[in-house]
Amino acid sequence: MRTSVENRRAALVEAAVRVVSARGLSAASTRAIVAEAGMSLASFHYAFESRDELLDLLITEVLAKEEKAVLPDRLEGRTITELLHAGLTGYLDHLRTDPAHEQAMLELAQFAVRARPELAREQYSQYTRIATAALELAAHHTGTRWTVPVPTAARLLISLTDGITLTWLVDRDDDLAESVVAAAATALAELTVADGRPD
Amino acid sequence: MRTSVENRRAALVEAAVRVVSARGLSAASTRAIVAEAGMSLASFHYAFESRDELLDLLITEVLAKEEKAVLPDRLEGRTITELLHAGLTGYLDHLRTDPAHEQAMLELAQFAVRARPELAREQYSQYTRIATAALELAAHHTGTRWTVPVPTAARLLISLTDGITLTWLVDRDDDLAESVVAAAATALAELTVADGRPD
DNA sequence: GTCTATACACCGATAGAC
DNA sequence: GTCTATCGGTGTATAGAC
Repeated sequence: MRTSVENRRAALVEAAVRVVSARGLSAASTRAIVAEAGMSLASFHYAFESRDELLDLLITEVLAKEEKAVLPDRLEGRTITELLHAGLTGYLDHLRTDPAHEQAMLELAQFAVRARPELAREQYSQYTRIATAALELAAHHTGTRWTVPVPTAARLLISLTDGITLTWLVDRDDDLAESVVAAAATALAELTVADGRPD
Repeated sequence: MRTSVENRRAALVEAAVRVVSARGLSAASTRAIVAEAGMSLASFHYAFESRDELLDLLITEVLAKEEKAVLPDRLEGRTITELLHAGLTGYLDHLRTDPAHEQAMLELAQFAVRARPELAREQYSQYTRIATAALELAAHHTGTRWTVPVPTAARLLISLTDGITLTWLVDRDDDLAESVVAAAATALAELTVADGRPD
């Protein structure tokens, strides 16, 4: 059973995400957040001990929903290059659909590095675990194997998506981003070989 | 001839970089900056119209000094893979030598995306031009050519360095970062072929 | 030109009425 | 529980003495 306080906390977290997405973390004051949520200022401090407590929840709960390793659902009948390309294209589409949200995630991640380094570390190690599993699955389904440790390839993939996100947010150049995604898929695929063969 | 005002502006910019590096952009208030520079608050507004004007200068002047495409000086007797690996390793060494500075640059870039998008765009297009020239030079010196448009490869390289920076700042895992750099160099090199040959 | 003192807005947080 | 009113602190910016 959800208590009223928990509903309020959830509403405030959602409002905070909207404010950060629209105007940035520096504009996400408690006043701006309660205005977005349609509450009074005192209600904020009834639901949360402090603004820091809400930011903690933003980092752990909202960043955790981020899917850094996007691989397509249907894996059949594709090469590893096609699979990586489809996955990265899916992420790019997601970014283009809701750029403000991805910008907010990047901003929260950067804030976390400074303010809550242990939360940031835990979050990225979670990303790496998910990406590792996805890349292993992708290799398995395409009869290939990775010639570098899979966590390394996963970390490379995550670095790539972070970097592609930032650069696209800077210039919003769709054509260039698609070209980069295609090149990245090709380059990453070269880190695999047909299973059973030597490197 | 440097006027006293220009000296003051330069001193304030340098102080601002130190504050952002040490405590983040959100802590870089005018008061914190003048304290770091050893001036009074009024001197700030004698040199700058407003805090925004200093931030503009931070973005254009300080971000412009960033070298995103680091390639080693001596190019002889290396393969393209070795060249890329040496370049990326050089960047990683630079990051590890002064992580606070790179974190400040990333923070400023992200701020610029929101507050001064046209400055951010100009800055990244400059990065791309430099990286493009470097990658063309690298291919030329190793008797190879790029199988993707060079600006695409350059953008991929910039995305990679941005992503590698963020992920290393998160967990400071040197071994993993070196492993990623090696894998990235290998993967990128696969986007080249010996000159004169078909793809 | 450079300082101290201060104006005024907004911040996070809380007291106390209802 | 939820509100209005307000506290103490800090932010940017400026006035005015020197």
